Amino acid sequence: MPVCKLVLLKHQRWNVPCIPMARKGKRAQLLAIYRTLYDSLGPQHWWPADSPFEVIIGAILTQNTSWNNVEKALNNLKDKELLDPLRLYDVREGLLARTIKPSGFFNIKAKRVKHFMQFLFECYRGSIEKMFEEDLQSLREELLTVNGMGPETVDSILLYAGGKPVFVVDAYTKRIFTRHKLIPEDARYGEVQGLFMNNLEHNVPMFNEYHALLVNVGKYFCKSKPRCEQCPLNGV
DNA sequence: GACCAGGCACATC
DNA sequence: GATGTGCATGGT
Repeated sequence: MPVCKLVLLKHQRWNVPCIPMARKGKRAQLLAIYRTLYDSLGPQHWWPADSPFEVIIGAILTQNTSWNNVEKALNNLKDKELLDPLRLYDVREGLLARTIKPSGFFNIKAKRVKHFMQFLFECYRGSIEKMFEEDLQSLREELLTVNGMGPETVDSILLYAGGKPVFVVDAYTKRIFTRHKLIPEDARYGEVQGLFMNNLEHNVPMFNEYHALLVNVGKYFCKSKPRCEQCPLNGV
């Protein structure tokens, strides 16, 4: 297929028209979207994990990867009894990489997990509880210095593992809110995050549900025109 | 068989 | 600072 056609198909896919929302304040729009999504899709029960530590490892493994593949990798870690701070701190990188293979990018992700474990043991003696006792902004900055931990991964860890009031922004969030004209197309992470954190109360359960609902919508309704037309956000 | 997924770091300009 | 590229498996 010629390159130009590929570009055109991608272009079409990303420009599936959504019905623009009526003009009202940003806070009111954000709340209206949240209410609509929650009413139509229900609670999402995020993050699917047995412990905060599992959330953290899952957050690293899910970078640019479908959750289905991450689950396989997490199960492999459980089978080998490696889903534990001390065991992951001690395990050799090669064995770790082979264990998390189904999650893709396994060599780079093994390095990233090891980087986090090194940080956890050097700064907090391997204790997730101690880590989350740290002041929120300081911890966020510290985590962002760890190689392999970008803003989305760090914020996912803070919200879903630590229960901290931080809004998680991902590609779906940008896509949906660009289409609804609430952010410019070239908005960067901090700008998108500010839309939520400057206009909504810092409510952890709501931030939890809101992000999860956006991922759900992005996954199932922004794929193609027929699905987009059934999106619960149309007409909000 | 192409495309995509719950990103990030690094090189280059 | 913006843009391009490598990282890689498994489902659709």
